[in-house]
Amino acid sequence: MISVLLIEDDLDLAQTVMDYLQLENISCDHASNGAAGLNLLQKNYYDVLLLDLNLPRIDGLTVCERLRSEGSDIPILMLTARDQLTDKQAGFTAGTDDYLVKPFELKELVMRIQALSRRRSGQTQLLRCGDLQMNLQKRQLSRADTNLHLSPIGWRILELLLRESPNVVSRQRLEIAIWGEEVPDSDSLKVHLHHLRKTIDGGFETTLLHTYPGVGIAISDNNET
Amino acid sequence: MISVLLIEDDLDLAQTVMDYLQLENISCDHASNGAAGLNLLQKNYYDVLLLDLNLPRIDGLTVCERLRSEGSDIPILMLTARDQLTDKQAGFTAGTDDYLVKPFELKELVMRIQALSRRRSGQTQLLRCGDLQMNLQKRQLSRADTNLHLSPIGWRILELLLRESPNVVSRQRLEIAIWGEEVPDSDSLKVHLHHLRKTIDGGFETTLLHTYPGVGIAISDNNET
DNA sequence: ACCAACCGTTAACCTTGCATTAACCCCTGA
DNA sequence: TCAGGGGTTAATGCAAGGTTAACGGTTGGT
Repeated sequence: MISVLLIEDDLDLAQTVMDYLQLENISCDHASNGAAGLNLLQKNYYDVLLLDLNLPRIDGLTVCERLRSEGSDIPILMLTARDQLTDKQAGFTAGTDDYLVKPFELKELVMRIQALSRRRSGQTQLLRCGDLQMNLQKRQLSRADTNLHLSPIGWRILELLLRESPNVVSRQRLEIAIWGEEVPDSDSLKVHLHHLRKTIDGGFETTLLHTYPGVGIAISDNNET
Repeated sequence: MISVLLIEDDLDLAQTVMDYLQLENISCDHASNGAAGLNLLQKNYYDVLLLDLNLPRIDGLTVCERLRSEGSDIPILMLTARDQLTDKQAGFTAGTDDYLVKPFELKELVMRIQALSRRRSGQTQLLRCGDLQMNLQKRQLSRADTNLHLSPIGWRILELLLRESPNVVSRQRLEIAIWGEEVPDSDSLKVHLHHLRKTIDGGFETTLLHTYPGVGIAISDNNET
């Protein structure tokens, strides 16, 4: 699941964007000015920053520059009004990764967000859910600053679940994804799920792995039941 | 079973991809240039199109644009070489849904194909009635910001009612939809309806689930007899 | 070549959630 | 007044899921 932060003072536009992103399974926080945005950026992790150019108080370019000077490498997607096109180059030099001219297609926004979140720090592809973080390149898994170890099959299960997060995945689909046609005689999937649950949820307060009886499994960081 | 069309002039790569997709139970046709590909697209149905960017004769972007101008909404997964990254934006504006940079992991290709084919077919992911909201992917049900829990059968009943909303559904139709031919001896449908009523209407002011004696059940948010 | 660590599969057992019953209730219309 | 459609509730039994331990194969190190 991708999570983004939108810094935008036009509340109508912000609401529209947030609604649409939610439909596309992208979680979106919102700040209506630069100061509040920087605050949220310090507190939480975001895959991409959507940044309006003309903001009250601290404007977009300043936010951008400050982030870069702090060493942040978060991908920034700048949103500009059409008559501010001259500012674009300034935006890029300040460290922006991409831009969109208002009014833009929401579908296009989603694609760029996906592209940027994938491109982050070159090749590093991260799958995340809450404070759980899976690095596909390094093959490292961590939750809240502690490294976790998974067996190969456990890894494949978790990877599929994370890619589908927060959607539910049926046990049958998991079995096919792992073994293909030749599913083991016994129900060894539940043993693997047990191991998985023990390593990623054992010893932590919130549980990420949820089972929906008669339906399947899902990994997500909110809610219950 | 998912079926895709691969348009790719590198025959080695094409063969590799096709072999792998076959293992994953994805049927894959192949065209080695844009013209042949467009031909196949007109004749057959495909869930997803895998499109190489640099093709002889008609290049990938042109294929893309032509399809969109013809009104096709087939999901397109663009395959690009690393040094063509600048073409990406052009690809997006032409209507691409996703892209992969060569060389790519076959496993990832499969994941994206599955994601795209699902996005297309599963359009009705949110069913609503008043402040009641059912998310089919997440298998989550909420009313006015509170999450609700349903048993599998309860879920199926509600899903059918929501799809038919605000129309009335006869009890017989519900029974057939749930059990098929083998309806339980006793009248267990009414127990399930009772549970359903308790969870979605219990504790709320307005009732959504209405029974029409002798006719059937309906779910709707406006009030009538 | 041997041993140790790891991992996947079994299988047995336990726990829990769920569907089905069945019994009893109320209301309405014949 | 009775019959039937529908509502309410609690008990039962089963199946899905959870837990654990043991076995066998493989790997990698000595």
